[in-house]
Amino acid sequence: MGPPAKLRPKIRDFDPKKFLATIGEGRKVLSFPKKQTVFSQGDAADAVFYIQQGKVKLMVVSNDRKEATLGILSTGDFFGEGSLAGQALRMGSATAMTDCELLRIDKKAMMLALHREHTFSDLFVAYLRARNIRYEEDLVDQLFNSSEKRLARLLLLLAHFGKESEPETVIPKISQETLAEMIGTTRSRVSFFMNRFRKLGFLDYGESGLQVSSLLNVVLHD
Amino acid sequence: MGPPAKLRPKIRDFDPKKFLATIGEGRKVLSFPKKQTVFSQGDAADAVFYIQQGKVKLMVVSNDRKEATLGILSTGDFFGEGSLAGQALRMGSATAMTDCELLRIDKKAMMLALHREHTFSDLFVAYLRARNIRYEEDLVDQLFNSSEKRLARLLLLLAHFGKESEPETVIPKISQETLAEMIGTTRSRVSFFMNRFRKLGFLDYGESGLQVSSLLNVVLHD
DNA sequence: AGAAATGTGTGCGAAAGTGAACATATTTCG
DNA sequence: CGAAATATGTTCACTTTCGCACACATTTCT
Repeated sequence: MGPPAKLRPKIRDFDPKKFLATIGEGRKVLSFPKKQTVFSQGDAADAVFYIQQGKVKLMVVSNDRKEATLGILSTGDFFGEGSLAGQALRMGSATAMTDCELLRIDKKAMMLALHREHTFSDLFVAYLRARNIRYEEDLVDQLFNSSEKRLARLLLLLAHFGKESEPETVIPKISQETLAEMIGTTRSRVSFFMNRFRKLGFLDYGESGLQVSSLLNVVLHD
Repeated sequence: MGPPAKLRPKIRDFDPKKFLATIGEGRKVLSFPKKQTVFSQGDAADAVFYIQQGKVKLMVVSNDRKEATLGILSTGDFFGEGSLAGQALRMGSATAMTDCELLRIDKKAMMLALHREHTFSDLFVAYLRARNIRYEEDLVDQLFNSSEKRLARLLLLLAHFGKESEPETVIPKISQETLAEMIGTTRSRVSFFMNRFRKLGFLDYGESGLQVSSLLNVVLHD
């Protein structure tokens, strides 16, 4: 990538306790087993979710049945905020990728809390901005790069998922299908590039999952 | 498009007066002649801008010198909000497409106002959400659609630029080059599709600019 | 006006990406 | 354990898109 290419910012230092305190009623902790749907495209959008534990996949389906994955969110992320901006219906679906513990906040309660609590509002604004930046970068990525580079970038981002440290293990089990949906290409293409990366030593199909080498950056810079 | 395809939301009912009132110092009204740069990629990001009058184009340059246009904003829009989320440098550039009157707000003053004024904060959150939705849709569009469909969608969006009404005239003079940069393809491709649309009667190169027929929608729905 | 800079219409070979098919692996589960 | 369901590696004909080239039109400037 380049100037716009940065790791996706995240608001992980968001304090759930302070958060809980500001919301009086209208909140509820929910558990979702792996693979369960949190909400579906077309559902009424009357709540926001906050991930206390686990990973959630956001996706949309096109009219011709193709699927795209907009992102994989984890602990500390919000999703479903569309409801706050007047969206009456869900534009996409959300499913639990792992067992999850989610905080469900009614739209109304959320709006009230945002209006009432300065600190909370500040944090939420920061969160929205971070998401914005991420989308902006994803968009730039799509506009500029080939699918090979997009895959490389995605793998690098996933490798640093949550952590800031050295070459780390990618989330165990994200299917090539999902990867393909995230960068807008076909699975066969993903398979092809993954193997190329592996042959070049940028990737390692280890025991504990996929090891991403920071050498993969080479692919991005031509 | 489909479920995710909606017109880009906008916060036009945002009240500049209330806005001005909440920001004490740290704001300044600036005039920019057409084509002038407001800020460049790499500049220090220490302020947010609000468009009081005119149109502004946001763009980024890749390391291999290619350009992409992230959006065209107009009266009532904010830009440069990256500075609020800890971005020290501008990720892209902003240039005036028409003579503009912009309100420049220091990062610090903006943060204070957001923290202090509930109403302002609420409006800004709404604005950020709207932007988010737009980016999300653009991203979905890139992931799903061919360049022909992306062009059709863009033209339709531009046609409704600001208005909610009937088939309208597209902004006079947006070059094919810019259109190409917005949907991530080449100018020749844009030219090709534009003529195809025109032959099909979906487009009209009128006097006052480009007339977009709502018939263009059929291109989207296959 | 007339030169220079920009923008547009078109064609074409090369490159990238698609989509479907098929043969293995691997995982999930009764 | 094995059958069924999933996931992965690989091939290949077919499309789409890119990149570039060049002629012509329009706008901008001196």
